[in-house]
Amino acid sequence: MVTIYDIAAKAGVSAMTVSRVINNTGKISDKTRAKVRRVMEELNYVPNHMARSLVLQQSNVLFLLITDITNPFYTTLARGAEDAAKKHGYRLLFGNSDESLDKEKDYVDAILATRADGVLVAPAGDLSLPHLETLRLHQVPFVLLDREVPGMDSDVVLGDSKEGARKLVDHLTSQGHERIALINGSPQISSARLRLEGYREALKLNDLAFDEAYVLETAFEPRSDLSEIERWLDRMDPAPTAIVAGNNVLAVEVIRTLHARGIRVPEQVSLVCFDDLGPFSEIDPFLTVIAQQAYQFGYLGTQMLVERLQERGVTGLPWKKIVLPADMIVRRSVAAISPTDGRSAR
Amino acid sequence: MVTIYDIAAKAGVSAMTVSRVINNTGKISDKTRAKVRRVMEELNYVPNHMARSLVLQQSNVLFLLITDITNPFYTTLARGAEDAAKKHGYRLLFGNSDESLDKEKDYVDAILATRADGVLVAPAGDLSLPHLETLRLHQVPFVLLDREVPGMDSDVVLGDSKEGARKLVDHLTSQGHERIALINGSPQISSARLRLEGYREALKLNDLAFDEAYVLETAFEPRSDLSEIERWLDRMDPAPTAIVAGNNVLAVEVIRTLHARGIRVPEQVSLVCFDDLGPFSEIDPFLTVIAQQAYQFGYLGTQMLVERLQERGVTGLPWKKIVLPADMIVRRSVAAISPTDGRSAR
DNA sequence: CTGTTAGCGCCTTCAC
DNA sequence: GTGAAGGCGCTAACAG
Repeated sequence: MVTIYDIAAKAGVSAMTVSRVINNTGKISDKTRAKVRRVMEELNYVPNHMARSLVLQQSNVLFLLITDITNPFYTTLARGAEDAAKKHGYRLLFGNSDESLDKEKDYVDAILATRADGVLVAPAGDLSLPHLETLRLHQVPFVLLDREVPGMDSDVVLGDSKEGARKLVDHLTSQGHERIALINGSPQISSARLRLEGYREALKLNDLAFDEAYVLETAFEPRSDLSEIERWLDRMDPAPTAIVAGNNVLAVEVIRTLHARGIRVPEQVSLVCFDDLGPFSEIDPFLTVIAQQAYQFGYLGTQMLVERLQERGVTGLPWKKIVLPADMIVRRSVAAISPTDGRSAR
Repeated sequence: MVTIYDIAAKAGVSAMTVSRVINNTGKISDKTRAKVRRVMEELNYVPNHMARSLVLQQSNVLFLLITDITNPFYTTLARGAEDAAKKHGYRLLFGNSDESLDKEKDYVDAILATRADGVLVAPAGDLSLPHLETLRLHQVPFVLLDREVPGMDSDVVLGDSKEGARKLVDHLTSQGHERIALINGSPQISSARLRLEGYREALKLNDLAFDEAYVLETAFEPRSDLSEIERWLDRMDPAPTAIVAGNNVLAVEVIRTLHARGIRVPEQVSLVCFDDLGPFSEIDPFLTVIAQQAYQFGYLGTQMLVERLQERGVTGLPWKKIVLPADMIVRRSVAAISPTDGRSAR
């Protein structure tokens, strides 16, 4: 391995001079600089980030921990974070927790061990609290993405989940729907809770009764077994005329379940959800969605994180909270019905 | 920051003893081991990977460089690589080159600087050669994924592109199609070349003439401007009755272009492609595709890489090449027509 | 403008 | 079983 000493020797200077050339620090004569540069090329020198980080006590690395790498919401978010990190001179590393607390814990340990300067986390849920406390304990600045964790104050970028849910429900009622069901992520996840709240409030404002049987609280991540959804569909009586899904994964799973039963959307049941389905669904974009600004989640979150990093030392500054608006894209997955319409989703 | 010296002091032992406890090396009495462990917990010790890697001259990190993080083919591949890396005790870091040679170069430099032990690369194209030469020069083992690069021998995991193209064309001819067009990635990419070859061979075997005007060689990555595709569609006369797309991105773009013209698939044009569209297209899986085993690309590639790493020192072992089969999933994007059917794709 | 010294946190080697 | 010395590659602080 070629080190600065190798090139120092060959260039007839000290290692320190080489270091200065590499980092563009201090004053160096053009002549020595040119010579050092030439030798570096000759020897194919590549600086060793690890050695550098060890002395500098900072790595210039940010870590992005997402919960589902196959979900276009998160990959788009990742692109935003990547661009922002690059812009500020940081490198960005990714991790994928799969909504698993265990994997999340492993990643947090790895992040600490690799001495990342800061972290962007989409926490698996409220039970991520100890993991965040670990980061805080070790003074690693972090920004929460998409989800808050009760008991942990921090910078955070959220979508307006409550408002989004209200918009979706309002849209359905405006089309005459009165039996509106909700399939949601775990109540251990803040965004899921807010979506449920928004759903309940919107029902109330529309003078519709809330019925527990119409709500299924399950999980946001992909599953192979659809039987829980099956049972929920069976349970609702009378069947809903419309379904709100807490995210895109759930929406797709509901559609698959319905299709398996020969039930068509929107002809027999209307369906809306949070999060768009990504570029590969543009073949036939038909789902009405709250299209969260995934790219902005990543971009703005990274920007906040970098700002925190730069004010290092200055403590006690208030936490920032960015709430991105919930914009609805109306497409074709909602049918208009008359209130007395007795169609069934079974 | 807590170091092994801090815990050594507090435990009343030497740093070396702490190091031995951490790594489970050498002989340590149960008593001191227990004591050291206790102090580590008390002080929330986290080992410093960078310092460790610096002395050990290895990082236990593998790097996966893909070309499009928003493409489900690559995210699924990433999941496979992640699982395999974990299984073998390596950590996996990701990078996203966006099919850009410049970004790819930046990543290669970063990979060298961070001293990753090995790399999995989906190269941007034939012009990635110098980047691979850089890796080779610095003796960083790598495995190529999905694409070969002429002039660079290495381990590689490929799909059977030629066979895949033949299958797609054969399927179309079996449904009566005779005017079959091809939209493909850059000819600078090995998989694109093989797909073109397979297409040409299959035409010949089916006694169909090859017509250059029916082939568009463009780019695999997503674009915002569809005008090139528009012009190609205009150029073909008579219009094709079926189109083969070199990957999923191109297929979606073709569909969008066609839909904008009010042309429906498969009623007016049939369409097939390489690579499935991922979980979010399961809403209405209708494209007939060569569904490459994305997960296996990542999993097997990582396994090959780890094997190389373990035989470090032993040189001259032959390169391995895994070719994954091209399995076709027939769905509904191909209509049967009679050979004399004069339908138009314009 | 350039060089010397010391040390970042850890592990290998060699002592005891 | 355990410890002391030295060095991985690099840079901050000081010296000239």
